Amino acid sequence: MSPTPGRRRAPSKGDRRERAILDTARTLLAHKPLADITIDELAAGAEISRSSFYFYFDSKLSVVVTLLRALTGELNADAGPWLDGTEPDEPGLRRAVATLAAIWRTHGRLLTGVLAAAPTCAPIGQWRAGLREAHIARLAARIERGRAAGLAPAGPDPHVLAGMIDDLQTATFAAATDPDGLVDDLVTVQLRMLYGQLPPRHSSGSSARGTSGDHAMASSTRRPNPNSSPE
Amino acid sequence: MSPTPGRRRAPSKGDRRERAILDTARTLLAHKPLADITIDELAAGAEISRSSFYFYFDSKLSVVVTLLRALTGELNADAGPWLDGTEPDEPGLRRAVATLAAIWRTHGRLLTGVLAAAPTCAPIGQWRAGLREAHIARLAARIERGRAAGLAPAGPDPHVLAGMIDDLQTATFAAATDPDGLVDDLVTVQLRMLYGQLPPRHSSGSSARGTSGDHAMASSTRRPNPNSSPE
DNA sequence: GCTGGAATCGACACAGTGTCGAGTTTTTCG
DNA sequence: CGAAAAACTCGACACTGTGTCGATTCCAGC
Repeated sequence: MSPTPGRRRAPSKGDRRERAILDTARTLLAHKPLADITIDELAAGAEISRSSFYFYFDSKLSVVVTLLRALTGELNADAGPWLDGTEPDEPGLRRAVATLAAIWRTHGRLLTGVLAAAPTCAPIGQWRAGLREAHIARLAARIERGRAAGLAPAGPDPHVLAGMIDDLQTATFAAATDPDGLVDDLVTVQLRMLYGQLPPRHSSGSSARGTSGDHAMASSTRRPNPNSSPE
Repeated sequence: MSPTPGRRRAPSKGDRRERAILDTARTLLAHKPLADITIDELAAGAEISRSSFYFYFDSKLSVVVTLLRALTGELNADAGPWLDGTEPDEPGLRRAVATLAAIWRTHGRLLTGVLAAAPTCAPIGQWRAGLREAHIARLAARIERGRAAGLAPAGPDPHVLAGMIDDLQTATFAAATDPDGLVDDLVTVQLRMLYGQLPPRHSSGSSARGTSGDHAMASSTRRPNPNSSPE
């Protein structure tokens, strides 16, 4: 094999195997959640035995984290001019959201699969939290600038509002079948959250407080396993 | 034991055991996610052997589903007048959100624990989906009424918008440490999403398209397990 | 052709789940 | 009361998935 000048080195057998594992993981994640994927499958996909898998990765998680590292750049890149601007520049926002939507279109299954695992497993949760915090910080700063410039109405604490927007975007795309179709709506809603003025109040406000407290737990006669069919 | 007249029957040993399992589950869920709870623990909490557990419930899931059934009523009850009204009645919305916040304050750990498991396990996912759909249906109807009456500006499809609001609420409370503190913000944001008018546009729109495409996947020299420390 | 690291694998130990059948306890009612 | 029925309990087992270890094979460079 001529070591093509310019390339450091021909990819070794191990390199190919590692990629094969990663590719298999990507493929499988498109079909089922992380929790349902076994190391056997990952290994089989790369045509090695289960124990050989451990030569390449510590665990399923390490595989996913590696996959995620590759996505982080893309995910951050979308932010661009919108987050660093100040004006309520709709086209800029639309561009940002559209880019995000494109990522979700391509990597949607991976992202939802991984996000599903986030609450349960620390490293993934941290990855998500990192992205979220980064987004919130920039967006909150943007909100502050906008308000200071009199471009946006007062409202919730910028960090809280930014968090809501981030959550909204993630939840919306995660639930979507067609991310691109949601871009316009997401833009509209986001602009309203940031800049929406409420029409004058009709007043007539009373701040009552009502805490409903009724429980009702039926206790039927028990047969072995009265509680039925989960999964 | 005098069978207190008025009561059907003294709770049998089995009844007490079943409750003990449920209580244990509630307690444990406050401390760790569903996935980290074993049947051993549940059984131990009720002072029975692991295999006896299966006399009462099919699986961990059945336990949680039972827990959830008890919550469903409360969760639906909050909706009340706000969802069935038409006017942008802020106090009504505040009352609804405050009630929801109260539920999250009391059952927060249970809810986040359970919600964390939702993507992975069908029955929980269905429970969540059911609540969500019910909320969306009523809220979407409300939005349509409001728009028809000229009270709310046009915007995203009512079902989409309603879904966003539901997601927003869930995500916000799930991430919150102090649900009650978020009521005002949630009310403000929700009203803006529904009724917010955008100030007149400055125009100057160009709809360029930018798809950034750079990857960078470092492939270092491999040692056994180059991928480190997950969990 | 030999040597050392890269890569591979089978066997093992462990943790959790769910089932089965054989026991014990409690309730029912003749 | 006392025997049959039901409610309940448990140990032993089979199974799935994870991660570790040590022995073995492969292969590049000297």
